[in-house]
Amino acid sequence: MQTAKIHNKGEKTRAGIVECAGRLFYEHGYEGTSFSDIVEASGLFRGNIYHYFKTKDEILRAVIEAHLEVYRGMLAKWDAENDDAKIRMIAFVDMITGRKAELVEFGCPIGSLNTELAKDRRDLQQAASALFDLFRDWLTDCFKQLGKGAESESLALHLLGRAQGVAVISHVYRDAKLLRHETKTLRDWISQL
Amino acid sequence: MQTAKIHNKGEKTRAGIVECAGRLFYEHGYEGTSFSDIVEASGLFRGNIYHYFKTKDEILRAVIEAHLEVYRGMLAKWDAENDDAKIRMIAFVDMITGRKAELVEFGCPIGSLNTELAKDRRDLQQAASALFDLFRDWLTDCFKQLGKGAESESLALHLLGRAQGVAVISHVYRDAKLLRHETKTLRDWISQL
DNA sequence: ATTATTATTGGACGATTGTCCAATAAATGG
DNA sequence: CCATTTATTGGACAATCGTCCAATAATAAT
Repeated sequence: MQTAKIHNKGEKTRAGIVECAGRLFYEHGYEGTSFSDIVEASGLFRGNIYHYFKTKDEILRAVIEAHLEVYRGMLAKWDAENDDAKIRMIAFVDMITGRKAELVEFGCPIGSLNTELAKDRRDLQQAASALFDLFRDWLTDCFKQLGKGAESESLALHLLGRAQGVAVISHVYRDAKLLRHETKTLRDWISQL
Repeated sequence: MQTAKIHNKGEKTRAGIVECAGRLFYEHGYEGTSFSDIVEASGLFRGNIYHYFKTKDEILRAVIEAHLEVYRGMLAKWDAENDDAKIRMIAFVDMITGRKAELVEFGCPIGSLNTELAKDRRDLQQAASALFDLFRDWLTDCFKQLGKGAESESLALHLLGRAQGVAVISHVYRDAKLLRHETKTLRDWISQL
């Protein structure tokens, strides 16, 4: 076989850059990550990276796209596994608990990115807010399925905000126990809807 | 009279730097504000600022101290005006609503600062977390006064987290209406404690 | 009035930032 | 096998970053 994907190697290099940059952006922030940092971490040369991305901003946009893809897959899996909206929303909360180590150390990847970009890079923040939109719309569907009608989006944003609050406080105090306690509160709130 | 405060003029210059830097840090973030930005905004010369602060970090520490002072005064005023803990906590939420324009545009001054510093400047974040501590301890006292005993600190952190969530979501979507709706939810929660 | 301390002026410093580009190597298409 | 596109190498670039410092002015102490 081996019709061979065109530019196969190039796409692998590109994906490697995105993965590498994504991790650095998450752990040190976007501005906190220099181009040289990406060069070092990826093991590539400056010029090689610039062959795939003309600017650092473009790398971030690719990172956001990649994250969108990951989260879309995650939501699709939850949708496939359960048709009870409550259980799906609990899965959302369980994701938070499951990633508590990273959340406590680096904060919410979506929230902290948006918060950083909202200050001085609104053009990029607009792209990053698509990550919030994804969850907002998915949660809105869940609430609609629970018969919440017109309130659904409002409730979705409430839950999203609660999740952000949990992430911020747990991160600031680097307290996994606090995160556990607050997610439990969140699960209770969902159960008694 | 005129025993004259020593170094009076110097202290005014110093206070001007702190105020100026504080506003810039809030609006553009700490790393997003360069030393030259502070120079321009304050109308002073580089060397003059360095006469008062040896590093940019020191300016931030002074800004944090100044904010602590402001918030301490605010809490003391609330304590003096009301001895009902619920009403005092409502005053806390009303502060959020009262500053909704800035919150929507620039986010929570305490939360966004801590979130930024937590990524790569943990030494500074430790100083900034004192701002959270101030409200946490004050809210804890409120809950204790409501007879919540050992749960009080946990509840204080819950409320603090809720407030952070409101700020993050409203900021990301730059939506004052959302902030209004969510603070109403917060007031309701306090009322029915 | 003279000294000592504090404040201001204004420029310079090396290090790091994101970006760019010509030269070379590798892979693909005819 | 040759031609052409794609990928990699490796360094250079101006601009900006935080920091530093000698010279001068102003104020306070004796």
